[in-house]
Amino acid sequence: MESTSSKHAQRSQATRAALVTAARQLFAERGYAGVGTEEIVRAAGVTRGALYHQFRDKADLFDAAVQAVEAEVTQRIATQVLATAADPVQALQAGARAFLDIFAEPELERILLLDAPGVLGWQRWREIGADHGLGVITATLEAAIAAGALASQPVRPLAHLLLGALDEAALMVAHAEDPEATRAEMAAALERLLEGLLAPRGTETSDSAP
Amino acid sequence: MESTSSKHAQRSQATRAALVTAARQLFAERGYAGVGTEEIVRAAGVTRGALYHQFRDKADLFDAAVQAVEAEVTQRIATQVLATAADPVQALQAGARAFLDIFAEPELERILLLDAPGVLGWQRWREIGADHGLGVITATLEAAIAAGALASQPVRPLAHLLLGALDEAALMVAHAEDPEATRAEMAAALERLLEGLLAPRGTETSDSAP
DNA sequence: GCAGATTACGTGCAGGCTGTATGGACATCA
DNA sequence: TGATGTCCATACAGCCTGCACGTAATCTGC
Repeated sequence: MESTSSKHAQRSQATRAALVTAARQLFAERGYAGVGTEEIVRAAGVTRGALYHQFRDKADLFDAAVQAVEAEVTQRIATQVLATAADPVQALQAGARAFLDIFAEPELERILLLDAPGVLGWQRWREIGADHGLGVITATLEAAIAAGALASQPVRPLAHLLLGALDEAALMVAHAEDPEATRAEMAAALERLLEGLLAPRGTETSDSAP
Repeated sequence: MESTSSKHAQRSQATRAALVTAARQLFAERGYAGVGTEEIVRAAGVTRGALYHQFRDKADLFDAAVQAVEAEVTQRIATQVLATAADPVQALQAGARAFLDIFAEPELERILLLDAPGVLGWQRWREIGADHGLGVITATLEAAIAAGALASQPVRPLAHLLLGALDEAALMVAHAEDPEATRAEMAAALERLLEGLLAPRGTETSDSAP
């Protein structure tokens, strides 16, 4: 019985979806503090009563919007990378480039990189990311280690470092006067960083027991 | 003396300082949105009238607080690094460790890394950082290139990537269940990242212990 | 050293925004 | 069919920010 959708549940889900869609749009355009709940519900075609019935508070709605955007971004990156992923190393390089491409839209940057940490807190922010962007990076790094392209090492710390670098790179591109040139610059710098990391230093660590 | 400091200017500076000090403390403790102007002026021993005379709005006061904290952090890192800086490479490594040490205080993390980007916007945030943390990294990287320890390349992109990685590392340490262990983990990962970057390709890297 | 101008600050007010309490409409179930 | 719970609309209270206006202290020109 996939989705028992009683009429109540159906209606609930519809208004939830309408609210999240409207919130996504508006928060992305003008930031969390820049848009009030009244405007959101008007755009969604419901009232504030519905909002506070479906969500604990404004931040809870923002949380749902962030999840939706994260999921879509990860989806887009994954497909874009899978198209050119021969081996884990190329996947990392392609992933970095796709990341910069996608965050060219300044709306994503606003909601995911600028407001989310402050509104949701870092813990919750990365908790959401763990199911999406951070998870993809971690998996790819593990694949690279398994393939012998990367020295065996703890992947979680490295994944976070790379994600931090990627976030900053995306923000630079998004705010650059010449986004095209900056994107190329950042991609080159990222490539150098990854190359230094991936270069097997004389020894091929084939495998190690976990 | 050089500063004629009329009584007006003197008094202005005093209230400004009192406001910035109080704001720093409170914003660091409970975040930008979590503390109102009334509480700040009470802690500073002035009234809201004084605040809005000295600063354009609440965000402007926050800006001043961020500047103060940034300056102090950079100062602390600089002295801590200069104590052990033999060459640019060691300066980078020492700087990274000092960064993690100092951001162990969760209050710095709150005001500088979580709230600042959202409240001030990324442009203004990095504009402040350019005079402090980002500037130090850039200078050190240029020194490393001049010393031949790093391949000649654009430093600004690389400096941003490293700062992004450092910020994320600091946030991880600040929120870890076991900060000591996490700090060691992140320091190790950062060291690997820097080593791969600094190793000039072509010269055999003298062995590094597995 | 005094009158007017400027600076620094105190206070009351209006507008907006969030969260909650209350009531009604509709679906589900006995 | 009546009872009950879900979903939602609306009115209200509280808080907070920014501004207008008033006041006292300081500076300037004579």
